[in-house]
Amino acid sequence: MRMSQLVGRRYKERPAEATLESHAFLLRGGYARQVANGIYSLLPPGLRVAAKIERIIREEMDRIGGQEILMPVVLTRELWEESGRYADVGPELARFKDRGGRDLLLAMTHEEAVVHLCRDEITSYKQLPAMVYQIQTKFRDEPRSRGGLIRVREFTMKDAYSFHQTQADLDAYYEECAEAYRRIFARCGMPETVKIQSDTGMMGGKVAHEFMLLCDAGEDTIVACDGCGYLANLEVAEGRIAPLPEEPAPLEKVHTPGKRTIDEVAEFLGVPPERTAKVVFYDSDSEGRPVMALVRGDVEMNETKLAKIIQAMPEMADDATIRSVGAEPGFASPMEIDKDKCRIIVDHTLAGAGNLVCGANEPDYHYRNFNLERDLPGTETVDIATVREGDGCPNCDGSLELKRGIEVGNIFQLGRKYTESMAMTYLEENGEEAYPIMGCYGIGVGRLLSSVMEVKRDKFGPIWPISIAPWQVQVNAIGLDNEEVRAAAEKLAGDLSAAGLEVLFDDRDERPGVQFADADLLGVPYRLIVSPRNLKQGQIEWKRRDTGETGFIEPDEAVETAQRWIADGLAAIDAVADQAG
RNA sequence: CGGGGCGUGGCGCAGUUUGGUAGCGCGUCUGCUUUGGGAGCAGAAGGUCAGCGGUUCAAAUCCGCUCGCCCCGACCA
Repeated sequence: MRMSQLVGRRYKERPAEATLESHAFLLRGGYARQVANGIYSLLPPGLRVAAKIERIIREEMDRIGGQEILMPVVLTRELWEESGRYADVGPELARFKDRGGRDLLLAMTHEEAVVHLCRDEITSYKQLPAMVYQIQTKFRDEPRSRGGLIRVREFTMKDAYSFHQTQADLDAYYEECAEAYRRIFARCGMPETVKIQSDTGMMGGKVAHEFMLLCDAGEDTIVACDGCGYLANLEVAEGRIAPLPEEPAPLEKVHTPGKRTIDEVAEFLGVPPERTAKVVFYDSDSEGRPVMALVRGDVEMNETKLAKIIQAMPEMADDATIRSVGAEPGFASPMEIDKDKCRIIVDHTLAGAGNLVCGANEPDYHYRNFNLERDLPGTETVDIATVREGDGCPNCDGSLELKRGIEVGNIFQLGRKYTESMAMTYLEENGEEAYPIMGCYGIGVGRLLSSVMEVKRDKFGPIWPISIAPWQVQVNAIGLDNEEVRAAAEKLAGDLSAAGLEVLFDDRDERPGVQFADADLLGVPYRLIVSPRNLKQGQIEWKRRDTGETGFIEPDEAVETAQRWIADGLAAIDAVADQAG
């Protein structure tokens, strides 16, 4: 590629809307342009990187038996009604009508489409297991997109779907897929990506993991054990929160005028927040009952965990709802509550804590010395607590740390949620009809591209791993009005291209500073420089983007040398990918 | 959806308080001089000042409405 013809300008200054470094480089380097909030066009350098990431993904999906297919972006209401998601999913699903008034939608994920396709094609146990995948556009009308390509509304995603006869077979394949993911991220130059336990969200199913790139720009909070390697998303992480046992003292009603919040009450009564019980009302569980949830005062409610228990989205209840079950807002107590009208869910932190302060269901009054076992006997406790930095690891005696991460991929065990609801059956060996068990596996291509940019960079621009660099080698010609330089640079670029290398040739008669700054923004790993100075020595100068090392070679060694660099670079990345697993 | 900020040539910004018919830097084009980390000089092109409506002799500037973008929160397979 000749730089003089490359479409997409580079900016010297940082665009105002960029917050993340990767976002700034995306715009400054001419990789992508925003069309609307969360909707981007890719320019040649951006598309070239994306295409290389996609190629790696294809190779690794094919390696575990995947077959590439392509499903439509536009699907029908009827199809999504089969699974029940047309009603379940909110406004993030873009819906529209065709000219005939038929309800259509833009797919945000393709479980319905893949089951629609495969239920007619896979009808025998002899065809199982099977995995199909696609690399296709998705649209999710996110309430708020941000961060360049990290969180967008329209994006390219690799999504894969597997079908199995047995849970054991899915379990085994799930691990194979996790291993393929580890290889994909390593081959994209990010072997530091980690697999963590995660929530299953709207996908349904029980087992799910996310692949996280740990970095400060990440939107997710990850809980990590310093002792045993336990890793989980904060949404699902479990922790050991130290109990606070105490010999039960008699229940005592105390006057607490106007003291509603945990902090106010704790301060007023002179007790630490961990000696209080926090009550939060939600509206409502899957049967429509209001929910009263309790955690210890120093612990945050985990609404993801709660959602699983009540089988519904927890939404804060209003005061009228709270009063309707006989509780007093700000002074609510689990005692004296009609359990038929209100579901009471108690976190395990309350079980181990004695003599807590809790509401008295009466304005301006609290109780001292609430003890769960004594005052609410027979109450079952569950885990609805949010893990905190320093809490104990659930698996060892280490302690937990909180870190930030970008989710670059995820894997789910879906079970039979979609095959049952959409009536996908096959015949078993014994002639009986059965529903296949599904897994699904996603990777966001643009997000992965941005993530690499976020982590592999210096202050001048991205430092692309050779495996996904937009070009493999760059030729810079300095002083192009010098005929000798022009001829030598043209020959060098031509020879490299003829040898099959991906060459970016800066054939503009620009000053060195301009050329080098642009080269840094494009992040090509290896640079060859032709100039009058070097030519006088009969040499070509080289520079590595990553280490900054420089040196000289003879012109007739250039092609061979560049080939060796690239081969060595790729081999080093592959060696990391081949490790472990 | 709540709170906040901002919309002025491709990019970064000033001008808005106090209304007078649009400016700076970068970039682009032409010429000359330059050539190892974003050159110098001379000339040039490019803007319905987000849009609509209002006030006024006169609106980027004042008033109203709408739209868009960014940030925080809610939300997020």
